[in-house]
Amino acid sequence: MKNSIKVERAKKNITQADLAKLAKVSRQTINAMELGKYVPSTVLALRLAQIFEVEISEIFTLEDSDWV
Amino acid sequence: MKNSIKVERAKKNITQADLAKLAKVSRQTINAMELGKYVPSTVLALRLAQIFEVEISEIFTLEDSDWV
DNA sequence: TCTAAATGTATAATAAATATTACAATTAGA
DNA sequence: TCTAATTGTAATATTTATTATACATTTAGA
Repeated sequence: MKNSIKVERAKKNITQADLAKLAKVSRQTINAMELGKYVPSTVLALRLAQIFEVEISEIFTLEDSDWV
Repeated sequence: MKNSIKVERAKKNITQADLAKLAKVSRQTINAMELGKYVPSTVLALRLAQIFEVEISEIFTLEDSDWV
């Protein structure tokens, strides 16, 4: 799964730490997500979509490998 | 977090077992999700949205308690 | 009503998400 | 260039998602 958190963050011009606070998770969680190190829960994905005011599908997109 | 998986499933007229197979998870995962027993990963949410051909936000919605 | 299918439930095991702390590397601005 | 802010990384611990197996309950159809 890909995500465009870094881009959305750039649009809003906020740091990982800022976003972590807004989303109520640790900064490492944001960092690891941006680096594709793990897949967030749907609750966190919904929170991010709400923060960035976009649809989840604009931030997170499935790849073929996600169906294996 | 609420979800309308049961409703979407009813629209498509498929069983939990059918959906489990389509989404490539166990039936228990589908059942537990429908009963609100846990929150799926974003990959699973995206798969379900793709299966039901709707936006994730049509299936999963945040509640106030998800921000605590 | 009988039966099969569908759904709910329980337990235990494993994998994965998330927090915490801490430090290294990079970047931007004075 | 120095310094502070930002980002990347690592290890460990804890919580939570997911599987597997198995059985009980409910529902729908013959």
